[in-house]
Amino acid sequence: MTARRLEKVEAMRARGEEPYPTRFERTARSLDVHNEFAELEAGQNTGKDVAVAGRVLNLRRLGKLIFVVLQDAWGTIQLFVERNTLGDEGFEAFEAVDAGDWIGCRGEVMTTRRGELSIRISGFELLSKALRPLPEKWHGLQDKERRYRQRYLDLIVNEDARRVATVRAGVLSELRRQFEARDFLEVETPMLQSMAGGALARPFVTHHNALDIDMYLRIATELHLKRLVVGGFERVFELSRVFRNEGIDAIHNPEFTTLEAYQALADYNDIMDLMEEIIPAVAAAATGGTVFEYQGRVVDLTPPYRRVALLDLVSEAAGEPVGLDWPPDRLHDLLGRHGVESQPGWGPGKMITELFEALVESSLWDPIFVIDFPKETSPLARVHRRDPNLTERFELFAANIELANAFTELNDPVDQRRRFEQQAKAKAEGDEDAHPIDDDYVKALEYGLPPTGGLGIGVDRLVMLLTDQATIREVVLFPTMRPE
RNA sequence: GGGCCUGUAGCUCAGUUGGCAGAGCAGGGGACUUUUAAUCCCAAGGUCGUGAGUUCGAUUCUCACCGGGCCCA
Repeated sequence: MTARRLEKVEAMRARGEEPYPTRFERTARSLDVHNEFAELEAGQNTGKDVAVAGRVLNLRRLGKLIFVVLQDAWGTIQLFVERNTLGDEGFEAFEAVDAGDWIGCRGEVMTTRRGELSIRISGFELLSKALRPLPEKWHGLQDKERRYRQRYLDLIVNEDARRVATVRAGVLSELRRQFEARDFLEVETPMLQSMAGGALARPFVTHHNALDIDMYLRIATELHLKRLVVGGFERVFELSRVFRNEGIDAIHNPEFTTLEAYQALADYNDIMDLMEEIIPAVAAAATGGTVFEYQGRVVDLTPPYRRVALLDLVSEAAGEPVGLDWPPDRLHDLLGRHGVESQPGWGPGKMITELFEALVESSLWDPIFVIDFPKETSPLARVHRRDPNLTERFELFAANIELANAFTELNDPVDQRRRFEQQAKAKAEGDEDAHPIDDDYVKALEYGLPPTGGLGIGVDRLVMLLTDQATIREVVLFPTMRPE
């Protein structure tokens, strides 16, 4: 099939025609035509000429008449290709057009007998010859592997793929609008770092030749953003990609998008209030409202959201009041009873966090702020103002999805250094996810980080929720794949 | 990392209890000036993911490998 189309290209060149010209003067997009002539009845001629352009999706040839579905970025419009209008020469040239080709056409806006808005073309030119055939017109492209590897094909033939990518763009745009409206400054911090901090995760390692040092792709934007708050930018955010060298599954891609924001003089309660404003606004921009379906179940993101302590949720699920002051053996037994295998080196905080993930997370459908996480697993969060074993941290869940993680930031440099040292100890004992000691970050805190509330949103997961997709691969245009 | 499923025509999918490989769409030829997945007629289209094993014979059974999907850790 490719060979046959290559022959058409060569035949055109032999006639002195260019199968890949440089530009086309379009006067109307498909959407414009539909908007302007929405009310037109069947069998009308408007006398109005337009020039449209796009990809030929489908041709229905009826002898001296051809109906063509032309797709541009804003929709589709039907071409009415008539021998009488186009002339014998033009019509015969049109018969070389294949599904998949890009063409530009001029003609009169009209409606067919059945009322389909169309362009009766009086002239056309090939804009780009497609050498490969399109996937099946009715079922589209189903094979998931090819949909991900060749997303361009998915986008051509699967409307839902276009919808998800478009909604994603709307989510990014609305997030920016929301933070900018509150005087947050969008900044860019290093992706390539000599130390990967700000989260508990394994980084990708690379090498800088000129400096002859190993470098890491960032696993979070947190530490640099807080350095900027030290620098006096009281409200900053970064909406960008981070990288974690971990497995790939329905909710994990090695590169993913986060929005981190930091607000001076605020604590985690203020950040919860902020989330209750921003999440509904973004949902409304994406779905038209705050109530919608996710995987067959209704989600209602209308604020306010419940705010419940993690220990209370775990206690409720365990059927008894669980505390961080329990002896390790007792916690270990509790985990065992609930089928969680605890590992040596896990302290009470880690065990209770694991229990939360095993028993509670999957039941969190309505939006909820889970608050007050153990200090042990939150090395960058400020200790709770009323309980030295907890931190002022929350995670926002909805529809079983963790959407955000936030805390009152730890701004005491002495405490921060102590926490880093505890992490270093864990790392020495084999915890590969433990946080490295970042001396420069502690130094920055020593110059004074004001009281600050910080926030991280998992943008891919938010898009999954708002586009009703079950896997992250559906909301990332080019998900990470093993090379073919 | 473990379990299950999967890879057949350009695409979407059947199928072979182990014996010449099937359809629809796309593509080719023909008819058709009002289609909407157009319709009708004709012809063509295959290294059945790769490699080994069992067998008279493997696309089918077994194993390994290469991809992919789902679930679990």
